[in-house]
Amino acid sequence: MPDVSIKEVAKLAGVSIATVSRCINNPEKVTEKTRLRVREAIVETGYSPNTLAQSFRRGRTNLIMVVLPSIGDPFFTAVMRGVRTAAKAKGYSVIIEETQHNTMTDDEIGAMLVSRQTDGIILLATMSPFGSEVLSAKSRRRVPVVVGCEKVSPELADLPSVHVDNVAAARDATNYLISQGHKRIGMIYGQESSLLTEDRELGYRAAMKAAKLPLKDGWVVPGQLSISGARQATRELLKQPDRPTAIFCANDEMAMGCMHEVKAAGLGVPEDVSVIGFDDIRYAEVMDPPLTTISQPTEEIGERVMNRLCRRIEEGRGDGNGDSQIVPHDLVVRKSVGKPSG
Amino acid sequence: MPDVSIKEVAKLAGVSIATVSRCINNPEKVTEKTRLRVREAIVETGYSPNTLAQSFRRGRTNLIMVVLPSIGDPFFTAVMRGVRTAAKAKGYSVIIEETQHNTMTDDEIGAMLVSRQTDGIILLATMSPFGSEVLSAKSRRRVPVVVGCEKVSPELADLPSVHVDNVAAARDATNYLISQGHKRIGMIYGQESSLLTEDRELGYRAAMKAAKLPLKDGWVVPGQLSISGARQATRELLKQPDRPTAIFCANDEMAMGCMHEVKAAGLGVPEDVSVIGFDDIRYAEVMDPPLTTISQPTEEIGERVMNRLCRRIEEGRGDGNGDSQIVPHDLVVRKSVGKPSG
DNA sequence: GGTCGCAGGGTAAACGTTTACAATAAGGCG
DNA sequence: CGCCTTATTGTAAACGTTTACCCTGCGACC
Repeated sequence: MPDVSIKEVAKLAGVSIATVSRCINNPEKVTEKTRLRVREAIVETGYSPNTLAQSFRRGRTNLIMVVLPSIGDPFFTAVMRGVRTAAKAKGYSVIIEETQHNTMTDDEIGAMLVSRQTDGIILLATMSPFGSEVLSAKSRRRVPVVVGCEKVSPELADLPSVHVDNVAAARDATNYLISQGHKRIGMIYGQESSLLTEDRELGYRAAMKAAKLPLKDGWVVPGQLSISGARQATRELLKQPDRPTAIFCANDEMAMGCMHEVKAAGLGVPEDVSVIGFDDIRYAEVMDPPLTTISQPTEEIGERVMNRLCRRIEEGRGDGNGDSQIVPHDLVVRKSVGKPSG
Repeated sequence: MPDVSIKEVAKLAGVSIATVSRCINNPEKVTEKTRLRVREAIVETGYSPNTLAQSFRRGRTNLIMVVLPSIGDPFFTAVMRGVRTAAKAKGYSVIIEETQHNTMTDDEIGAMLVSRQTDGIILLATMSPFGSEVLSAKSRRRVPVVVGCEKVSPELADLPSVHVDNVAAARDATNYLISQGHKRIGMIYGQESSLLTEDRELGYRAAMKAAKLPLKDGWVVPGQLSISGARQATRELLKQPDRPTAIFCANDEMAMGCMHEVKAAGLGVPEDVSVIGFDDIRYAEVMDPPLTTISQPTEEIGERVMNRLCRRIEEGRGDGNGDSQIVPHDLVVRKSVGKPSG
């Protein structure tokens, strides 16, 4: 039974192909009687519509693409769960592209966007070259884009977005450390080119400044958003003459590496060094000690971002006024933060 | 510039659309002179081929689908990295579907497969109802399928696959525990319906039997492949009158939950209870203590599985003799296993 | 110089749908 | 009983490519 098309069904049912098509897409426009006859023919032939032809004809693929920094990050996979849920509900499939290490060239991304392979795009990561150059160009007029999880580069500021208030959340985290009596507070942020954690650094700096605490250069170091990067960063931090009594990590993944390295140096968490993370990934509570962190409503972000995209697609508009929705964050206190020892 | 098609290019270049098409796909069949003229017209109009039309015409989407139990699992995301690498090299995009909690009905999967939305399928998870019913039916004749990471249900035994020897690996893990002097060894496996960890349980049982060690019912419990499931399972295990001095977890994710719960019970790892995992996810080495586990060549599995699929697609064959490739596993010894205390 | 071969390029069909429009049948009302 | 409306179905065009086939013209060989 190689490849039965609508024609076979029509022939078997004794109707025209138009009627078959209508039976599938607008059943109410067809008589009960013929509908049954067609249904029968469909099952008998084992017909199912050729999605390629449908996509072609309708001009849409029901495919959306989400761009994120790393598929490995449990935070993003949690967001993705929300995206998928919403996507499935609306009949979309999801393609994931990761920008990891800038592996995608602008050309690749551009090609992906311009050729109408996907109906829309969700940006959970906006590397600067990516954002500005390609997206702001012609592509955006064709494909609806919405942004999630983070602030966007200024060029994309008019895109709709859904995210927590990263500045405020980072301030909350830092203030919590301060409230516990810490004065020497270090931070491990992401990487130079990434916007992901920039706001978190801003919030940290703001809180430190507001509390009139010192901000030494050696106290804020990049951790590449990875475990190994964070381990390296932690070693740097501990090497400082006045080493911090507390470390704010821009995400939990790095906090895992950080805590490991603190303990490897023979220091106790939180007795000697307190650690606080960001994201509340599912491993946070089984760490030793359980990680104090900022939680984000991951699934909600995913769903909302997807729903906004859907609305965009239905409106058929590529760009527009980009109001951003702020979702609430939450400080979850566990055991990795204590009073400073000295 | 809404939607420039091949026609505009042809007109501008003063040639027929066939020539334009040839310039793109078979440049050698066209004169240098016209080729240049067409190239010029292409950039001038900003033309790029409509992928939908191409897919439709050529009958292929350059999309492959991979089915896995959970996108959240770092092990699978590591495999995915290999898959993507290979896929990108061959010009494919990847759609991920997760079977998590059996959310996909057979109908959904069947629909996905039958409608030729994808050129091929990689199964990293074969839920039993999924495998047998849908795949073995007509679908398999149309879409090439290859299996990765695990054994497959008997009905699918003729599909090609790439995986470690799970039985042998589990035997190695168990034997390592035995070699350290453990006699009461528990196991946390996956879930009833999943084949993923079945072989690992088999290997465990085989090793225990070979060493003539007792196998109590209460010593092998399901952990749902999740942290919370493993925590629950660990509590069960510790409740046993003769509680195990060592626990073999069918994956690292569960080992994390297990270790946490052991410590929460006031016991030491490995002093009181040794823990060994499976997969060697990237968190294994920063756990406290660092996790002894079995490592799999994740990227290699991903790449090989993708390459096999490509070969299948090129041959245009849906099924065939399914020889399985075994890739090597490795015991990586860290700190979570010690000698039994009492 | 004529015929043959061949390269370059044009014409048009085909892929499987959807859908605007036409046609036909049926039914209601004057 | 005939005409008009409406409900249902059929006809055919269209979507943007790719490609089999044909045509034209040019060069080469006899």
